[in-house]
Amino acid sequence: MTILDRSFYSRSPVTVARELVGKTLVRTLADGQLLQGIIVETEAYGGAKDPASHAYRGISKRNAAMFGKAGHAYVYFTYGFHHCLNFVTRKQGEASAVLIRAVEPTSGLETMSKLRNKSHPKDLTTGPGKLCQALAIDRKLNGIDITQQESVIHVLDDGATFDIKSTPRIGIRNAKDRKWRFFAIGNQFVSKR
DNA sequence: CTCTGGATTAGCT
DNA sequence: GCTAATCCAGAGC
Repeated sequence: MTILDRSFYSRSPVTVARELVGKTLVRTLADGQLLQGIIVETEAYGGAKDPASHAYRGISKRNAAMFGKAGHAYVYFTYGFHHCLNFVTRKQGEASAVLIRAVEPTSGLETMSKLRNKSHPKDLTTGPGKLCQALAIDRKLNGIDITQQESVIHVLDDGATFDIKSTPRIGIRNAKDRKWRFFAIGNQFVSKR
């Protein structure tokens, strides 16, 4: 069980997105409670050259975290309801990130159910907005370092491997030729479209 | 300053 | 399948 450090995140978002599938996401709440899940679906977003990326039009107040150091969180709010969790990749200023789209909950299910007001495990973390609600993630966590053991969000490698498939990203109109969505084949917690 | 639409979801038809 | 819910960054004036 090793924590993923800055060198892991300092590579291309496509590589990081593919390798994050199967890793364990750990969220530590204010009261010390641990919520955990296996990452089963991710998407890579580039910087200035990726028209689908928030960073495409340059830095702004909203996307500033993407331009920071690798291994930090980029959390944004969309559709007036939902938060999405991303991990910043590459070097500072290169603005790329990996969106966490779904996880398979493994620990703290009861608390997740309360946060989501849903009882079935498959209603908890099977989408980017749902996962943030289940793990109590909002913009207060934007920009935090995720490479430390004591970080309220961090990722562990427990050696598990999955068969992975790649497809175009969901909800994106342009750049459909880039198959930058990765997910664990056959996993029940991959978001379904 | 105002307007538009989105890296979504739930609930109803 | 369709659409309402509802915030805010970015674009255009």
